[in-house]
Formats: sequence, structure tokens, C-alpha cells
Amino acid sequence: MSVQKRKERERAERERLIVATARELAEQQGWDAVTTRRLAERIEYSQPVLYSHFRGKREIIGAVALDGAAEMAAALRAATSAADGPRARVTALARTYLEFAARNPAVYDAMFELDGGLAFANEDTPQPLKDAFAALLESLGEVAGDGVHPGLFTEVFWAALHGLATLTRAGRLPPEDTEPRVELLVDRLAMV
Amino acid sequence: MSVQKRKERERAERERLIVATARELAEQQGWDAVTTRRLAERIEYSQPVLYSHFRGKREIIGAVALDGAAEMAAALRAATSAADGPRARVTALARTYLEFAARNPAVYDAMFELDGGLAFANEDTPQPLKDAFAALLESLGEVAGDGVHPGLFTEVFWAALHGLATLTRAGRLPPEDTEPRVELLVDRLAMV
DNA sequence: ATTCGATCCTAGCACCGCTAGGCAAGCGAG
DNA sequence: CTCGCTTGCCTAGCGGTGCTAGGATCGAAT
Repeated sequence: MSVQKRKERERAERERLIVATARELAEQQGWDAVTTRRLAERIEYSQPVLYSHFRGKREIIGAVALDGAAEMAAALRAATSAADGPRARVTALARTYLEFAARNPAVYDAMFELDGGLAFANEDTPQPLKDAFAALLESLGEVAGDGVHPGLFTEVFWAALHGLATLTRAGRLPPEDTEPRVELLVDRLAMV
Repeated sequence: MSVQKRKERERAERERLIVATARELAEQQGWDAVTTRRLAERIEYSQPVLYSHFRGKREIIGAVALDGAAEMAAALRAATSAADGPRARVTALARTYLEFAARNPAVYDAMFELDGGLAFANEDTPQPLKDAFAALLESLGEVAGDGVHPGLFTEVFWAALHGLATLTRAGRLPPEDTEPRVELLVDRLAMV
């Protein structure tokens, strides 16, 4: 029986290796460079092994996205819990969100730009995604303002952050003015 | 000499056909379905003909993006010029922007999600893109509020619209509540 | 020791973006 | 009117992609 346990452990270990390697490769050279061949070579297994863990490349992207969502949720919670007062929390949240996107572009892409085959905004959304949204909701809900649904407010604020993150990284917005943009966003949107 | 003119005309005509066909195919079946082979077959020429007009697939995407930018700029101008007062203009602008993105998803992707090899936010940005941003600036600049740089305000508002557009279309946001989101955005961000 | 099942690799499919090289049609020159 | 040449186009193919079928190998259980 313990033999089987060991094999399961090794298998789970290898799955983590695949996801970590995919993420690393994507972060180093972009998702275009993450091919099944290269990935297989890096983990020192043959290509078909990948398909014994995941249905296809899309699912690997999805796994990276889930990891990233958990990480982002933790980062947001850490930042907001260290801030005093609603306004400081929202500002910290916004800065942390944008910084996460800027420092982990490949992971951010996996979460929001690429198709990882994940469900969103419905009941079978994976827990890490729900939790990341919950982290946003915790700090943003308290500044939604009277008569404004916290969920709706969170969606709009989140969309603004997402727009800033993607447009900046794609070169559509010059990156220097990030800070004044955040201030404007918080000043206007949040009811403090 | 007129023979040469005719040939140039025919060549330009064919280039328009390529771009229009690429757009059509992308809108019908998504950009993944726009392969050089399929595109060549649809225009009833062989693959290499595409490369006598464009350096590669990326440039074809870029051409679709430029077309789309011109169209979007026109739509925004039409909507805002038909509205009375700054607030009505901003609301009309936001609705029109989101509607354009929702009705022309492939074109919107070409403009903002895919790599069309276009320069942004610098001097050699193509005219249609500058013009589309100018159309945003015209209506948004007048509601930036005192002491807020109109360009900065436009960037933030645009980012919010872009975020709403992409997150909605990717299934990250439920599409039903678009209208209240727009109202919230205009209410809070615009100084009317 | 032998059987048998799980595990993994080699090889290959259909498709991708892109390009080299040759053929044929249409032009101007004699 | 014919010849040579340029121009424009197509066939064929290269190296890459995601993914899979089928066989070899290795270890556990009898």
C-alpha cells in the first residue's frame, strides 16, 4: 500500500514541477516560448507525460492561473491588512494589484488574457479565483458608497485596474504616470 | 502608363480584399481560425500572395486594427456629437465604446489584445490610432475636473472602459449589468 | 521466476507561418 | 509579328506547433 502512496506523491510532485516550469519559462521568455516540446525537455520527460497530467496546453495555463490567483489574493490581503482606514486600504490594494501584474506578466496573462479554460463568475468557478475576487471585495465593498451594490462597485474598480494593467504592459499607456493614475482612480471612485 | 495605373489599382483592391476577408473570418470564427492558408483560399490566391502585400500575419492583424480604429473613432464622434451637454456626451461615449467592443470582438482584439506590430503612445503611432484617442479626449477632457490633466483623465477613463470591455467579453464579468456599470463609472469619474 | 499491468518513449499526424524556385503570361523592342 | 525579358503567381517544402497511437520496459504481485 505504501508503494502506491509513494507513487502518488511522486506523481503530484511531478505535476507541480510541470506547472512551476511552465510558469518559469513563460516568465522568462513569454508564453509563445512555452511549447510542449520545450516544457517536456525542461522537466526531463517526454512530451506525452504532460498529457497524462493535463488534457492539453490550455489546462497547464489554467493551472498556472490558479497558482497566480492564490498568490495575488494573498498579496492583496497582506497589503490591505497592513493599511489603516478604508482609503489607505483601497490605495494599497490598487498599488499591489498593479505591481503584481507588472512583476508577474506571464502569470497575469494566464489569469486574464489567455484561455486557460477556467470558468468565471459562476458557481463552478475554482476556489482561488473566487477568493481573489473576495479579497478585492473586502476592501472595495466598504467604499462603494450609499446605495451602490458592493459587488457592482468592485467589478467596476477591478475593471479599471485591469485596464490600467494591460494597457500599460502592452505599451498602450506610458508607464511613468502609474502613480497619479492610481490616485485619480481612488480619489474619484472610492467614497471615503 | 495607364496600364501601370490599372495594375496599381487592382493591387490596392486586392489588399483591401485581404484585410476585409481577414476581418470577416476573424469575426466569424475567431482569430485562431485566421491562418494564412485559409485566408489565401478565401481570397482565391495562393499563400505567397499575402506576403507580397504584408510582411506577415502580424501586419495583417495590424491592418485590421487600423481599419477598426478609424471606424471606432467615427462611431464615437457620431455618438458624442448627437448628445447635449458634457455628461450626456460622456455617457454616450462610454456606451458606444462598449457596444463597439461587443459587436466587433475580433476587431477589438486586433486593436488591443493581439500583437499587430503597431506603435502606441509615441510619435510614430499611426494616424487612425491617434485619432481614436483624440475622439476620446474631446469628450473626456471637458469633464476631467479642475487641476486634473485631461490626458491623464482620458487614460484612466479609457482604461476603465477597456477593462469592462475585455473582462465582459472574456466571461469574467456577467454581461447583464453593463448599463449600471457605465452609470457608476460616469457618475463617479466624470466631474459634471 | 514468471506473469502482468502500469509507465514512459519513439514516431508520426495534421496543421501552422513563411519562403525558395520555377513556370507562364504579358510587356516593349526589333 | 516575333522574340526576349520582366513581372506575377503557384507548387512544393522547411522547421515548427499541439497532440496521439503503439510498442518497449520495468517493477510489483503471484
